[in-house]
Amino acid sequence: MSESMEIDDASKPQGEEQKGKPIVVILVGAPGSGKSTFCEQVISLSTRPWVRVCQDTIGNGKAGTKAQCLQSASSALADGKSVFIDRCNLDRAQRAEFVKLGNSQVDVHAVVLDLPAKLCISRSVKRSGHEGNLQGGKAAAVVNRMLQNKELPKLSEGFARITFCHNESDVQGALNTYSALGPLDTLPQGAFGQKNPDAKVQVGITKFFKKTESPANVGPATTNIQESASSKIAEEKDPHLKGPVSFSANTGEKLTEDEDPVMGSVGLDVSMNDAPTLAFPSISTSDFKFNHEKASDIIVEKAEEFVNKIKNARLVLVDLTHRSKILSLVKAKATKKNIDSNRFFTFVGDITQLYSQGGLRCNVIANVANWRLKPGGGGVNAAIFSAAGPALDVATKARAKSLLPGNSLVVPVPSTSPLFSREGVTHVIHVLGPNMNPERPNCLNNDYGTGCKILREAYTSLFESFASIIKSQAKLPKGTIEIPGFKQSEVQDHSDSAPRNSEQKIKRENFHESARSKKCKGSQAEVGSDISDSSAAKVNLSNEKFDGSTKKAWGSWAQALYHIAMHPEKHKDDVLEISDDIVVLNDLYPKGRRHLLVLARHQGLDRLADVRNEHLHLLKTMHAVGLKWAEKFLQEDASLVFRLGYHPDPSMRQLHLHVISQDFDSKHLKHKKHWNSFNTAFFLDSVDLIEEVSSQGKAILKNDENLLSMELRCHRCRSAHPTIPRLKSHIGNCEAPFPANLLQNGRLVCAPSNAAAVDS
DNA sequence: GTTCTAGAAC
DNA sequence: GTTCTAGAAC
Repeated sequence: MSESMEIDDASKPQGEEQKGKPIVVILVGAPGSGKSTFCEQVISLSTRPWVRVCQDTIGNGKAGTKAQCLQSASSALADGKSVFIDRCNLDRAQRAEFVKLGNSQVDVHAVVLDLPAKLCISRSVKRSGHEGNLQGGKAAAVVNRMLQNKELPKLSEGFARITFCHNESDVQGALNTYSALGPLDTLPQGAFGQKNPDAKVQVGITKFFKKTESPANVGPATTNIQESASSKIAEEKDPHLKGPVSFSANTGEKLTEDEDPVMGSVGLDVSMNDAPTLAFPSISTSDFKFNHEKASDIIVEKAEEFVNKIKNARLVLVDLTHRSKILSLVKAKATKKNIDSNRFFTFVGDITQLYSQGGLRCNVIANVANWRLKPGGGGVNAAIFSAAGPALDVATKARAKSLLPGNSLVVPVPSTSPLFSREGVTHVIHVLGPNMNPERPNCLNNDYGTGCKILREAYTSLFESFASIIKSQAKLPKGTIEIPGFKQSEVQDHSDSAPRNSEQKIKRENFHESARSKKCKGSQAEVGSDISDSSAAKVNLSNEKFDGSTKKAWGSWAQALYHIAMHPEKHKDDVLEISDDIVVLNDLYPKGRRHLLVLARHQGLDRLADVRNEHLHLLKTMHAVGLKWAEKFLQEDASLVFRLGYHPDPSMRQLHLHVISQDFDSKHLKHKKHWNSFNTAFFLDSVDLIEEVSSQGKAILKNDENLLSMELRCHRCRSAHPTIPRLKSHIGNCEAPFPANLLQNGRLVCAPSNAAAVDS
């Protein structure tokens, strides 16, 4: 009796008698559909007093009678308490007497847990402790028979409200709704979430006929169904295995195959439950002690962004306990913002066992990693590495050695890992958030300005990594996932691992080999890059320094200059000059007769945005070296004119100064972007940069992408030309003086004998 | 950064 | 036929 009378007195508002209408909520669902869990979770979170009436336990812990249930329910209602009727209630007759509990003062609701039969079966088998095939088969038969005879509730039976749940996210939505129901609140009346029953059966049967040669099994004859269901279960060593193993966002075909054919009327689930799903723990709020209010704001903000951008995918915030503060904060805020609860919801469970324990399919899980990407420690990190087995550590280490706050790293889960085989998780995304815990490395000392910024970046990076996985899976042959809101560049920038992932997914077993052959190809193609040294690790996370600004990750091809700067001695053939501060080399694809690069050798100086006052001396050195080389070339050819400057948003990592002759006489100058990157405000003269850094401590970056697609104009006479070939033929002949602004402050460098010709 | 490809525009 | 653009791949 005690179990059936759970009331969460602690959550009752103090000093306030509930005056709202009590409600009776009749749960409808097969054994294993999650009725009891639903009640327990609502009761634990709700501020409304609830009583759970459970026929299974009402007789002093043993199964009781319907009459006992009715008695118990009416006395609870008399106390002003709301009631859950926790029994199967699968047909109209079973429900009728409980519906009669309703009156003008008491509304009766139904919550229908119409989940896939297979899930209910596997849960019942698990719960009964009879894991053997025989018992499993019996459980399957029972559940199947019940479901076959089920009669979904209708409003006409006397319900004020019916909520249909067809998958875990529907359930979560209903949980949110009822948990948030205060003592005085009421819910809108009507039926919610109902599928069109006719259409569903039709589709289910159609699919089934396509799949099997013996349509006899579909028939409504109970004996057939039982047999086929039990033999089906008995065939499998572990009935839980089948779903997740074949689960994949892009294998629609497998998903249907996955459906138990006898469940045609129950189970064809084309809903969000099969959508790509990222389960993620709250970042930084646990060990890193980030403020929960602020963190929950950021989670909801970022989740909303994602939900608006990416359709057909779900985000699930997971925590171990329903007492989780961050979970309830996020839940409340997400509800307030009206975020689609099918696509973003919270879930109580172990993130490493979401499918096997919680029935929630998540193809991607996030790990709140440490910066060394080490398996140990505690909490989620330890749990995930432990559940995944050593293979995940190996796969992770192959990709990166460390992680910076605000960044994420996608690691495909090796097929040998139980996380893959048991839970259906294809990728783990490691993510590192800001640390507010003084006992941990890199504590931000309560600097929530920086902290919030980094936490935002962490979620942005996490969700975009997830998007890139979806995208890469969508590219697979059977993929049909749309990512309408995402520009290619956005997805690519944040994880160029996407193509890798898809490749690995296809040839998972060949991973190591394919990675090796890729490296070989890379070192041939990439002149001057020590790609042998560039493990995939650096691909995603090459920003060695983190300064709080949003940075894109560099692709492997963009690392060549960085490697040369770090190890110029390995590139003797390509390098013209080496000092402690700089390396000089010819641009591999010169856009003029002479085109050099002066590389800064400082680690962490990836681009102009990284430049600060402390680099002023280095900038001046780079300029002086550039000038020296320009003068050397001028001695060889006095007709040349040089310009020295930077690209604010370069494609190649590592700060580099262009020293380029203004003839632009080069076969490598092919595109508008090439021209405009040297002949619009996109090009920042070295002298101007030095001036800006001296006066303001950093470069003034104008982030105008349009500069690169501007019309083509001659850099001398400013005449416009429709195409690159036409422009090139013009500049080969144009002898107009350079514009006045270039003639000032030493922006142009030319031979003394040529000065008159340039400035005539 | 480049190459390659396909398709569209001229 | 040439040029441009966009996307994918490296």
